[in-house]
Amino acid sequence: MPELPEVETIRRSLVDKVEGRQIHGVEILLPRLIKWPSAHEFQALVTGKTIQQLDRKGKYLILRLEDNMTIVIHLRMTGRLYFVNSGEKPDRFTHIIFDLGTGNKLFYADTRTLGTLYAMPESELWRIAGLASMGPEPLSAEFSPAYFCGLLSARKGRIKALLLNQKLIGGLGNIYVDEALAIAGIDPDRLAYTLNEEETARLYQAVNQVIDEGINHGGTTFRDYRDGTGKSGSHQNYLSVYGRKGQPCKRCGAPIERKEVAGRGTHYCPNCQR
DNA sequence: CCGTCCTCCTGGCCGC
DNA sequence: TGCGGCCAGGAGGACG
Repeated sequence: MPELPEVETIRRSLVDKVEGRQIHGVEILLPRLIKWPSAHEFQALVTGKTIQQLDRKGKYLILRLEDNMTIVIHLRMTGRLYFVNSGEKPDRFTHIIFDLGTGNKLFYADTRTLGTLYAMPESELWRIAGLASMGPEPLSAEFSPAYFCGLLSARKGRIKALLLNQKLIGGLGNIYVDEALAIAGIDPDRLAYTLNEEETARLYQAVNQVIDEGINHGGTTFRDYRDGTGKSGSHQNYLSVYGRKGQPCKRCGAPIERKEVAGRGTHYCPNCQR
């Protein structure tokens, strides 16, 4: 599941390969993945344009083309964007193919087909609500201790739901939320406003730490995730709780448990997280 | 306004 | 060995 560290790793692995390249054509094998405008209009808007910059905001990839055109991609659960050399054949999960010329292509593949793609002028990016209303990202100046503290005191919901809410904090998903709560020693079921000053400071630090480490390890490869060159990440080797149900807590040895919090499968140490 | 639940989608895994 | 059923979860919409 690509979260901020995975999407950032994909961006870094592709930036030198796509910036300055022209989109010679687009093959759309599964039109319903194009959320705006129609698949036909998408092709017309981007064909012939040069990719000037590859950006990321939260879990969104943003390809900035000439003439202020943009392609926005959200990988959701199983989306993959990768660069291929001439001769590489698309498999049955490859749904969109960008032809970059001289045999190079950019494949968008997606087993569960939940990913979304958009093309529009930069001035119309407000149409993508999830992008326009996204909260500040961990590690950014905007994501300050004061901002985080203000979020927690104002909310009645569970801390896990708050951390997953992209309008409040951009880029966290289920894996990094469980990890941050484990590092901070906080039960995911806690109501946000009940965290005291010291717990809030620990959680703030932990959120930034897991995102920083996730990026440094090239993301977490559980099943589908690969970077833009097909390489796996390594952060799965450093996880405290996610996917470790029944295995001993690395801090206290108690078995990691799994429960449902805020409608999500949630991994935690019942001994260390209170 | 806010929080909770449902929906989309398919491969992989579990149990009989 | 085959197959039904359930699970994975990001985000948007319905609903209270």
